[in-house]
Amino acid sequence: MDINQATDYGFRAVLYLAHRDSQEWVDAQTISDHEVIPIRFLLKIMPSLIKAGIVKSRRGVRGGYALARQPQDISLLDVIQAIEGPIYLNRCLADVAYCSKRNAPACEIHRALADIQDQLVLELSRRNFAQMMP
Amino acid sequence: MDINQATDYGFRAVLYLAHRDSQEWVDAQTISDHEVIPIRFLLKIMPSLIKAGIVKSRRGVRGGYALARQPQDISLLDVIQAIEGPIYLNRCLADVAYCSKRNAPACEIHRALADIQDQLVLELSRRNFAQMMP
DNA sequence: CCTAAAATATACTCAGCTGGTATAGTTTCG
DNA sequence: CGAAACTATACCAGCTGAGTATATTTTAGG
Repeated sequence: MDINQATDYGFRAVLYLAHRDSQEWVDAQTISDHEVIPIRFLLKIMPSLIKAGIVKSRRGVRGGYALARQPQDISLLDVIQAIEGPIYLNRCLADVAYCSKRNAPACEIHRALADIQDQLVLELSRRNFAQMMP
Repeated sequence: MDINQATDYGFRAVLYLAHRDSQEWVDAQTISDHEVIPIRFLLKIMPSLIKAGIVKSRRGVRGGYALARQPQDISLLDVIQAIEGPIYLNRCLADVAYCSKRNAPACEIHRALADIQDQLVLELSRRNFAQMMP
């Protein structure tokens, strides 16, 4: 019932880039050093953020990463979904076939969890990275 | 980022017991049949619900399980915590030592997640099993 | 008091996921 | 051309999740 380590690193990488000038390219080693993230692991995570349009990159000498959008346009939810995919409180909320009772639409538990999940997703989408730069 | 299968089964077992007379003992096989839960797995889960004071049991002939409290006094949170233990959105919210940056208290991400976690926990504690018996 | 019905305790298994590492390749600046 | 940087892919060890197996204890009732 928690976000995984990759997502946590993702949060920190994005927040670090948010503090840097969006015009400059920051290389993986610098992010790794400042945020204490294993560099090879970071290098594996970054492409997910790029595919989601959160970060952009440039290869080669003087390459690196930078935010692709303004910090206020990147939510916690964006980063989670970029790295872990969609959020589900219960797997029956992802696919009804997961319910061994084959009863999901009529299930009161299902409905209550769906409700709470909606609120959770809404809250995560409300928090953006500009708010986290004091 | 989801509750596990054991907890899902736990929800269903509790809801099933809520529909039965609280005076009668319902045996594991009956719950297993009605809720489509592997019986040996169910038998392993039940003690967690008992330790949490949600369910009571009697062994031997004509034994079984029954709710230990009224359905309106059992929340979704109660069942989740009974089976999975406490809820954390991020492991740094369980123990600061998980933060590789050793920065949790000052971390803005940490704060935002703690906030959202509190709301999630509150919502889960608001939903009780009486509300799920239409 | 014996037997069958029931829960309990404990240990085991097996697959898939998590977190991380390794290797080889491609792009870019100077 | 060569070094600096990202990309793609594959690999691996340990852990967790989901479920099974075995032996034990408790209880009602004949």
